[in-house]
Amino acid sequence: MTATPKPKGKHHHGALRRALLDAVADIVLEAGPDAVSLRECARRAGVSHSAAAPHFGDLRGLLTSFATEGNLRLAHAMRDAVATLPPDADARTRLAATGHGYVAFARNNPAHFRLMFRTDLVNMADQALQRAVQASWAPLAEAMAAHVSGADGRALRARLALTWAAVHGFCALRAEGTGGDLWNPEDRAQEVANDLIALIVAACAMPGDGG
Amino acid sequence: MTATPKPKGKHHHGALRRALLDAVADIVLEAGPDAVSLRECARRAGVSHSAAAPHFGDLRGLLTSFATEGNLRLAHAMRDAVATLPPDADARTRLAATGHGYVAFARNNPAHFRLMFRTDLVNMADQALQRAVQASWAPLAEAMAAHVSGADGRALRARLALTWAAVHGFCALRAEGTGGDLWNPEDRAQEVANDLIALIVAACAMPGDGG
DNA sequence: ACCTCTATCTTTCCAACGGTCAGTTTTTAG
DNA sequence: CTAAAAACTGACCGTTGGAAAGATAGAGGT
Repeated sequence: MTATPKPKGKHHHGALRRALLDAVADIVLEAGPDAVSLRECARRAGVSHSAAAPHFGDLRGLLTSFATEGNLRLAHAMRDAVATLPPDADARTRLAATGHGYVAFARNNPAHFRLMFRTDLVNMADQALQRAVQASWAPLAEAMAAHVSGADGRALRARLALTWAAVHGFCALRAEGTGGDLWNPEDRAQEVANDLIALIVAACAMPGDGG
Repeated sequence: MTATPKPKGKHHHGALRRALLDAVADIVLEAGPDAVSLRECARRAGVSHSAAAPHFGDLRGLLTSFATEGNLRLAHAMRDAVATLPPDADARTRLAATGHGYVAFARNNPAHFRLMFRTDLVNMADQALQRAVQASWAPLAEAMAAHVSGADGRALRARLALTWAAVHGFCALRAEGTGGDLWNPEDRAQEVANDLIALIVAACAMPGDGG
C-alpha cells in the first residue's frame, strides 16, 4: 500500500520515475505531445516498455503525472513572480506579476505547457492532478479578487475569465506556433506580452461590465 | 446532412470525401481529436481503410482538410455576425460582433474548433490551409483596425493580440472542459462571453498601452 | 464497337503502438 | 535466513498508419 517512491537504489535504475518524466518532456519538445509513446520513453530510459506500469500504470497515468508536475510548476512560477515584488506592492502590480509568471512558465516549460491542457491525453479525474490544477488557479484568483475587491460576482467572473483566457490564449497560440508574425520574433513576443498584461490589468480596473 | 450535392456516381460511394470528413467530426465529438483513426473513419464510411489515400493522402491530410474547412467556417461565422448588423453600425459594434461570431463558431462547430489548432495533427504547411487561416484572421484584423484606427503599430498589435488571445483562450479552455464552474453551465458561459467581449472592446478603446 | 488511360477502391503486408500476463530479479521486512 | 513485495523483463494480443500491388469503373480517342 505504501507507494514509497524513495530515491533509494532500486533495481537497475533507481530513478526511473524521473527519467520517464524527463523523456516525456524531451519527446514533446522534439515531436509534439502526440509523439509521446510508452515504448519511446522506456527506450530513452533504458528499460523495457512495461517498466513504467508499476510507477504510472499506463501511458495516460504517465502523462497525467507529467501534467500534474506542470500545474505545480505553474503555480510556483506565479507565486514566485509576486514574491520578487516589494512587500508593499499594490494589487494591480501583483496581478500583473501573476500574469507575467504565467507567461514565463509557458516559455520556460513549453513541454509541460503543451501537455497540461490536453484533456484527451490526461486523466482529469486524477486526484493529484485536480489538486495541482486547483493550486494553479489560486494565485490568479487571489490576485484578481484583491485587484477588484469591490466588484460583484458577475463582474469578478468576467474579469477572471478575461485574464485567464487572454493569458492562456496567448501562451497557447504561441506554443502551438500559430499567430504568424504577431508575436514573433522572441523580443516582439515579450513586448506583446507586456502590453497585453497592461491592457488586461487596466481593463479589469474599469468600472462597469462594459455594456 | 447527406444531401449528396455531387451525385457523380463514381465507383461505389460517390461522396467519399464528404463522408470521411463527417466521420472525422463525429469521432471528434464522441471521443476527442486523438481518437480519430483512418480505419474508424473508413469503417463509418463503409470503405476500406486505404480508400482515403486518393482523396487526402494520409491521416494528416484528412485532418488538414478538416481543419481547412473549419477555418473557412470560422471566417464565414465572423463575417456573418457583422453582416446581420445594420449597415451604419459603428466600429465598436462590428468588433464585438466579430468576437461573438468567433464564439458562436466554436460553439456550433466544436469538432472543427478542437482540431483546427492542433498543429501536431495538422499539416500547417499545406497551402489551402494557410489560405484558410489567413481568411480567418482577416475579419478580426479588419474590425480591430477600424476600431482603433488612430493607434500606432505597437498599440494595434497589442490590441489584436489581446482580442485574439482572449477569445481563443476562452473557446479553447471551454472546449477542453477546463475552467470548472467559471463558464458552466451554458447560460453562464454566454453571460461570461458577453462580458468578456464587452471588456475587450472597451479595453481596446483605451488611450495608452496601459503603462 | 474496341482499347487505353487514369482515378478510385480493395487486399495484403509490415512496423510500431498500448496493455496484459507469467515469470524473473532485486529489495525489503520479519 | 527466509518470505513477501516490489521492480522489471519478455512474450503475446489486438489495433493502428502506411506502402504496395491488384482490381474495377468511367472517360476519351480511334
